This record gives sequence, structure tokens and C-alpha cells, in this order.
Amino acid sequence: MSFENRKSETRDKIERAAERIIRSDGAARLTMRRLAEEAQVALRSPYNLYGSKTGLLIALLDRVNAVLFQDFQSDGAEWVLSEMIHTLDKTQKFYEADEEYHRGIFWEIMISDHPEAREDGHSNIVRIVTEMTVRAKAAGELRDGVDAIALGEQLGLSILSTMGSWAGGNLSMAQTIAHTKMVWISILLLAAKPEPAAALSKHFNGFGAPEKA
Amino acid sequence: MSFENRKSETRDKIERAAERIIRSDGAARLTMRRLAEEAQVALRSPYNLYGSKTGLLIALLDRVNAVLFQDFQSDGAEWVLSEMIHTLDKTQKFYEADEEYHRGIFWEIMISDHPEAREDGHSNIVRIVTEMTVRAKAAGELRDGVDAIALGEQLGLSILSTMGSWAGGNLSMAQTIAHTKMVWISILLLAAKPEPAAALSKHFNGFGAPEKA
DNA sequence: CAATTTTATATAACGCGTTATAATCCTCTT
DNA sequence: AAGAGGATTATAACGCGTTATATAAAATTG
Repeated sequence: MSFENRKSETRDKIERAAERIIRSDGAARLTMRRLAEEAQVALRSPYNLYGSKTGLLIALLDRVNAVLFQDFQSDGAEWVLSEMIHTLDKTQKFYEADEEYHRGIFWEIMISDHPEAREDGHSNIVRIVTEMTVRAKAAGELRDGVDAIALGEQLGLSILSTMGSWAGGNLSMAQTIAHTKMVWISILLLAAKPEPAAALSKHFNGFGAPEKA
Repeated sequence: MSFENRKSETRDKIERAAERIIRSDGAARLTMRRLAEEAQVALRSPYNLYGSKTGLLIALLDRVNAVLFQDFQSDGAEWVLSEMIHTLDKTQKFYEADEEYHRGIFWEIMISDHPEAREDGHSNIVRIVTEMTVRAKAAGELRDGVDAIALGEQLGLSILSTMGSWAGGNLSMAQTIAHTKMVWISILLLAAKPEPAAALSKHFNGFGAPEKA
């Protein structure tokens, strides 16, 4: 077996063990010593491969997010702005299928003292949202004078910080998406031209408070 | 000296020392051992008085927030909804006067594994914002059919989660308030009757992206 | 004043993430 | 086959928040 194969086999053992522990006892109970035992690996090995506990969690998150982000392709809706709302629904469905697992990983990454980890997730989401607003602008769905990039950054910031509240356990994923949808639609109704705005307002469900978690 | 006086003297020594350390080296460098040394107090004492490090930080935060919240009284603007926007400006000014100090304390409380601490801050802010939307509703500034309490919860959630991003170091306080203002106005323009809505739109500065931190 | 209760102290210890040190295994190069 | 170098291991240690234990000091109570 080559060096690389050896490494990725160790990686595999570690990531599988981490998943098992998080699924059975929650991310808060994932400790490096327990992980090493469960993965049948030296305490040092995860540090060699991921640099830190946070590095390992980011690896878990990245694998999962790759699947989600694939689902963000154009879905053939009449308006790009409608696609953006559909994207929220897809996100909700995706994370809800394994909510506690994803929430725990998010949270642990978020509270780690590796600020570059937060920064990474931040710019990732902002980039995705901004690509959509730029597409909407190119499709002529936004009013003249609306800066698509600035708009995307604001919408990205909105969902990001709300997901922070989700990660902290203050909101369910359903509440998180409901709130984000309400905010996005309120903003986009101001930014959109009349026709796509009319389409958007069909998604608007009032200011209903998110049900308790 | 009475029991209570003794206790509050110890409390004072501890809180002063904590402030000194946070101001000079940042909240992340506040450790219980260093605090005990700086305050000339046993390592156990802060635990006796505050229960935990988080408890101490909450005490620091509460003292400060009491001052800020006093400033949230009705300010004689023509519309309650305008007062709400002014409240954001007051908040920005207040935290900016000592931004790193407040940010550090917020962050440490936020990431502590005492979920009740987050829950406390959460309900506190939501209560304040909801009181304002209820006043606006009573003053006839909101459209018929708008649920003032649900609206307040949504606006509260919005500023809360954005301040979470601030605490995490992803935003400056100026960016935090600029974003919140944009979101609040977008939402309130939908919820408000035409006259107060016209007043609100004067506060709207477009979707300008927050400058980099 | 004496007895009790409350507060504060000193010291050691736990599990945590992480790092240092040294040794051991295994792949690659020659 | 032999040596070099990378990957993994075992063990101990650090500082962190927190807790246990046992003791000293001070205020309250009788």
C-alpha cells in the first residue's frame, strides 16, 4: 500500500469513528481521546491528518456540503429569484434529514478558536448567493441601480447569521428557513422588477412567528 | 461588615480584575487562574459567586446592558417605527464606544456550553423589540392583519443572529447595524401603513454591501 | 462569650484540546 | 538487500474550566 493509501485509510477510520460517535452521543461528546479509541488509532493521528479537531469537523462538513451544493443548479423555474427561494427549501430538506448531526458539527466549527474556519463557511455561502443574484441581474429581474453583488452579500449574511442561531440551538431548521425566506422575500420585493416581484409574493406567508423549537 | 457586604466586595474585586484583563488582553485571554491572581482571590471564589466563568461574564454584560436599555425609551419621534430605527443607531454608538470589550464578552457567553445563557440574551432582545412593535400596532402604524408579536419576534431574531456574526468577528458593529437596518426597513415597509412607511423609506440607503471589517 | 453558619482559602485532581519526545512500523529509493 | 524518510504509535505533559476536600476566617446567633 502506498503512503497516500495508508493515509486515506487512516482518514477513513477516523472519519467513520467520528460519525459514529456524533450520531450516537452528539458532537459535544466527541473527544479526541474517545475518537482515537473508537477509531483504533493513536491520539496523535487525527492531528497529523487534520491539524486539529476543528480540521476534522471541517472535513466532515465539506463532504456533506458538496452533496448539498450540487443540488443548487438551475432548476428551470421561470425566475432566478424563484430559484433562490427553492434553494432555501432544498437546504431545509437536506439538513432536516439529519438535523442534530449537522447542527452539532456546525456548532463545534463555529465556536472553535480557528477564525479561518468561520471565515471559510462565510465566504462560501456568500459566494453561492451572490452568484444567484448576479444571474438574476443578468436576467433582468432586478431593478436598475440595484447592485447585485451587494444584494447577494446582504442575503448571504442574512442566512448565515440565522444559521448561526440554528447551530446554537435557538432555532429549528424549519424556523431558520422560514425566517430566512421571510427576510429574503421582503428584501427582494424591493430589489426586483414588478413581474418577478409578483412571482415572489406568492411565496410570502406573512410575518408568522416561527413555531417554538 | 455583613455577609452581603463581604460578598459584594469580593464580587467587586473580581469584576474589576476581569475588566482589566479583558481590556488589556482580550476576553479570550481571561482565564480563571489569572483572574484569581489579578483579583487577589482564591480560584474557587468566582465559582462561589457566579457559578461559572460564563456566569461572571453575564454579570459584566448585564451591568452594561442595563445602561444601554435605559436609552431605549420613547424619544419623541413622530412614528414608533422611526424610534425603532433610532434604537439601532443608539445601539451602534453604544457598542462602538468599546467595541472589542463588548464583542469579547458576547462571544465568550455565546460559545459557552451554558445554553441558558444564550436563551436569556435571546428572550431579552426579543422582548424589547416586541414591545416596540406592539406599541407601533397600538399607534395604528401597522397594517390590519399584521401580528405585532410575530413581527417583533422576527425582527428580534434578525438583529440577534446578526449580532452573533458580529460577536464571531465576521462583522464590525457598523456593518451589523447597517445590515439590520436594511433588513428591518425591508420588512417594515411591508408591515407598515402608507404614512409611516413613507417615513421609514427615508432611512433606507439601498442594499449597499457593508464595507469590509 | 461560645457555638453555629456563612464565606473564603489552599491544594489536588479530573477531562478536555493540544504538543513534545521518542520509538516503531512501513513504503520508497538506490 | 539496505538505508532513508514518511506515517503511526505510546507516553507524558501543558494550560484550560471545573470540582472535591478540607481548612481558616469572619459574621451571625444563642
